[in-house]
Amino acid sequence: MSIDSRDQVLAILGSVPEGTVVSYGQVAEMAGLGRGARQVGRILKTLPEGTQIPWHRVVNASGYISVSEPGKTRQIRQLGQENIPVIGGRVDMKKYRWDPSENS
DNA sequence: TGTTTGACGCTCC
DNA sequence: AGGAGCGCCAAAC
Repeated sequence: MSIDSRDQVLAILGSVPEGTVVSYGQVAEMAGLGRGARQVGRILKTLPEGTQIPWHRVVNASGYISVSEPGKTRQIRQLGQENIPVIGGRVDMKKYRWDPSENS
């Protein structure tokens, strides 16, 4: 990963509205990483624990939480704080997926 | 340098 | 609707 794409990803995460989620592939696409969805996950994995960055708004394309424990529990809790229900370990993408084309 | 390993995604069935 | 199979991309061995 280049430092540039890493910053790109982090910038994008910062622009994701509260109460919405995005998929790894979506972020990769927006960051100019093409099909580098896995790379996005790798970048997030290297983030420090108490980071300010809203990494919890990122789930896989199916809406499932891709993080393994114990991070998974934290992510679900934080999503809950934003009124995003996580049922059966997954988020309803139909309702909560962020669409950049719809301005708030 | 070749193989394994994922915080992934799409297509088939 | 949900799982299996396969493609992808870097990093870690």
